Amino acid sequence: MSTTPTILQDMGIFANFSQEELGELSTHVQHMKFPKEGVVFEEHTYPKGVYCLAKGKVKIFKRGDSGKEQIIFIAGAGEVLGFRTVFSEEPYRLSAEALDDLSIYFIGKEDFLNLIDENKGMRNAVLRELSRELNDKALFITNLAQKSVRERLAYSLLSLADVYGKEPINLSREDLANYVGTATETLIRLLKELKEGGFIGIQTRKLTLLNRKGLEMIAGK
Amino acid sequence: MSTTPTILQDMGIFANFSQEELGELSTHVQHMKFPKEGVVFEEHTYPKGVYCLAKGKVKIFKRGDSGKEQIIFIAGAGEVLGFRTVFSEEPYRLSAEALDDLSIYFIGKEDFLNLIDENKGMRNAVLRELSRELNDKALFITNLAQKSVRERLAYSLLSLADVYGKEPINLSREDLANYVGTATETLIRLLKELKEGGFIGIQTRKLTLLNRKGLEMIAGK
DNA sequence: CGCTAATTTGACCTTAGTCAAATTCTGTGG
DNA sequence: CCACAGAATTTGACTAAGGTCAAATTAGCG
Repeated sequence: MSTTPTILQDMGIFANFSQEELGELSTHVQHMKFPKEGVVFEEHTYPKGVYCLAKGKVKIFKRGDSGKEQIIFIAGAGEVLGFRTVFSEEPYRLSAEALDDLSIYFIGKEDFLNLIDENKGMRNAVLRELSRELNDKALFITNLAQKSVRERLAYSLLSLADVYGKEPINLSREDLANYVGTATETLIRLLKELKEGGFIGIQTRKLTLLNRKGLEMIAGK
Repeated sequence: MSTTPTILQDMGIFANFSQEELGELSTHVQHMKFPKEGVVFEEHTYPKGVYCLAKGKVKIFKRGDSGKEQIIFIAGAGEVLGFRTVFSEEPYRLSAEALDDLSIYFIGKEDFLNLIDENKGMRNAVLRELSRELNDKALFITNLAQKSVRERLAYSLLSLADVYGKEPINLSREDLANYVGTATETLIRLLKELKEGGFIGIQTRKLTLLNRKGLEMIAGK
């Protein structure tokens, strides 16, 4: 008996489904590994299926005109990647790259689409997830347009802390700047301020939140 | 015989469906009118159904901490509003307000969800639409983070021109600023520049594009 | 241990935001 | 049709946030 369905149950959109419901999938699921900096998928290529992230972190980003990456979100274990594009006949508009060594369970496009077709619960989970993300993006846009870099940084640190859980946030300064939407130098100066204010601890690449309430205050409502 | 299904066929997500397929809906569709500045739906309230916009323009926005509106998109005839939230049990996170007098065909939540459940094509149309919008938002975010206000203004004018079609863009300076993501005064100064460069014509509130290629150049790739 | 890449600091400057005042529009009532 | 009040738009002056460029320092890895 395969253990794959159990693993899928830890995934956001597959949660709440029984072994039986997921069972039929297990024969189709393919395990993959990606090294750090490996490319999970790339803008302009066509989706072949969905990627269930069991271990590691992935950055999802879009390159602007100048080539600078804008990070749209950071995915951790439990996230399912690539299903946002699998419904259209269009290429990816975003790229996904490993920040760590990854363990991924891959489900082919056809299998995934069949699952959606046949399973009402799954369908609703996907629809809910897509709407939720659309709302998140509206908030992201509003913050980007209206908050200062300092506020956005505090906000970003708080959401990254959710992804990283107990572990410290571990991103290059450049990636963090590309997530907040600022220049690397500006980001570094503001991190320093937050450290001096006792809001965060810095161990080179590793950032720890020391005062969440304070950061929430800075981030604004 | 009702003409309502025909009207629905002009709607983005209902396009490509036959009279027969849409026919069963017609008895459930309810016509509504909203005056200019009327509130179609408001953040924090619960969705009751979807709004098919037959005539008029609507701004969809989110209010930031300070109360300033960030306009997420401007909808024109053919757009279906509110279906992005109808799948969850959650309240709206965005508000929608009439920029014109509106003519709307309303479909109750239950009827709409049944339609999705029973009609595979409709389901796929909705999934495709949601993914497409998610990609749009990623681009919006990237532009906001990486482009100058001038570039974003050119870009915004080009996309608004799509919504307005043959008619001139007709928005208050404040709404336009809240769409571009800048201060009203900055927007006004840049509009003036574009006018002096021969890129646009200004008749008080009405803006006409005079040089699309030029605007595309300014907007960047 | 040394080399390369990443991070940090410093100096400078541009973009775009703020505040206040002036001007122009718009709709309403006479 | 005109006058007027209030709103929207425009202009000006100033400021500050944050970007850029170059140089110095540090970290990470073979």
